[in-house]
Amino acid sequence: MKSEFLNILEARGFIHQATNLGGLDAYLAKTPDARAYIGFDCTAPTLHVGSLVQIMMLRHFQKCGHQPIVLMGGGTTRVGDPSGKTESRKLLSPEDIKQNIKGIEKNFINLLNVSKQRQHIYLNNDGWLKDLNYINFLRDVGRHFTINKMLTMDSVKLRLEREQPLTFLEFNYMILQAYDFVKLFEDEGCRIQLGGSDQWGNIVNGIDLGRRMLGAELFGLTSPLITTSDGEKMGKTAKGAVWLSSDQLSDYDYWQFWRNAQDEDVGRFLRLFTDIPLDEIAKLEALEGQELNEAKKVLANEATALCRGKAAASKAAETARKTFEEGTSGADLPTVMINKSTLDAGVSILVLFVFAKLCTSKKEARRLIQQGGARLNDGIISDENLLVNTAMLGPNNALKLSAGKKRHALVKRR
RNA sequence: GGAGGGGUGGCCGAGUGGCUAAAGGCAGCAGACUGUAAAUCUGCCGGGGUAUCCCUACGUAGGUUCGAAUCCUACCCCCUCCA
Repeated sequence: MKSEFLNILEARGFIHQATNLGGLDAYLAKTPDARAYIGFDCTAPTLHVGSLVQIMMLRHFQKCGHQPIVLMGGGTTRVGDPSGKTESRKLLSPEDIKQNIKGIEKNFINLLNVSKQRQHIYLNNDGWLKDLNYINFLRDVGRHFTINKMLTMDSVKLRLEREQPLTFLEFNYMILQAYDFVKLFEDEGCRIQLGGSDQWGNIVNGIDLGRRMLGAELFGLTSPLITTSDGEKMGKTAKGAVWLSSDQLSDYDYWQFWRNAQDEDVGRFLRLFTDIPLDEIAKLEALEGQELNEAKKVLANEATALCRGKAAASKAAETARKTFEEGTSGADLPTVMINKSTLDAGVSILVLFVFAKLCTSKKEARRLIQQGGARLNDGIISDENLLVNTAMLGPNNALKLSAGKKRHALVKRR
């Protein structure tokens, strides 16, 4: 292949399916300012690592000199993507969607260069969807879709097979998404849509529509669904999704997510989620046994730096080093503040564990202590009736609470 | 419209009057072993409490009973078959 972008994607394992890969290659090779977009659902105030694969594609695209477009599905989110869902989703209010878009835009600050031409990077399909004239739309766009074909789409078929209701509202989703592609081609000259493998059908619809309406040649390319080596969908941990935003998940926890990758995933993740050159990755993933931990640290550092910034990454790394290797406590550990007077009076250790969010109930804290997994300033707690007071403050005037080997928190006085 | 089956803890799924905070599995948490991995083994796994004590819980609302997830009545929802 001639295109730098496609070569990178290929080598790093981003390509799942593509329409007319040869044509795309030729187009990219001769079009330095080519544009590509990915649509994002606005159902949550931040994206999670499940979307990171796609975002990394945009990142590579931009680094190759092309121009990425982040399409906020402000309009389509009002309809709701039926893909894969057994049930319809609750409808979000326009205000919620607006808030979500604000949050999601922030996800890209470190991952893409958003400083220049910001207005061209972020687009929102609500802009053109909200004022569509129904009759005109049906005549211009609707006539290119046959119900026969729409019924064969996975997103529709699955619902019908399970005899789950599919509303007419949702049924229209694919048409709107197809229209987005055509609209972006017309307005922005964007011929390429990227996305996750679950978006294949929607992407192909857009390409077909472009050809039928305008005789345009559009391209689509999807990334594989990333699962962890034990078959889990990527990005779900015990505590919930791994959010890209530091408002939802601390830098330290984000770093820990990558640090705790399974052995089998390290090489693949390094290729997908960092910019490290491939020959270096080859060396890292060749490490064996305990040494592989070094590769995991590199993964955590790089992945965190990309999403949260270099400073956040090194701070998290330093805290992890202190906590796990030195056995002290790092400043970046999750921290909760307690009133000075409250602490002076003495607080039940059980309450403190709940307060620090290491346990969800006092009962759970009690259990933790009974099983020997609870520590205060690195000393095992054996008395579940322990009253903690100011005299027990450890280094840095903080109480270090630990639940097991991996979960730590600091309690400080306010 | 007719006939039948079902709604149980985060999920799956037993349980048909007291021994049921409810078998078993999955997920989760802790311990052991390790490498902040995986696998394995052990313990825990609704909440409050020092307590063999209390509260909440088996679709919803009532009722029968000393006692109900289990029986009765009504209602809501889901599924299968027939027309």
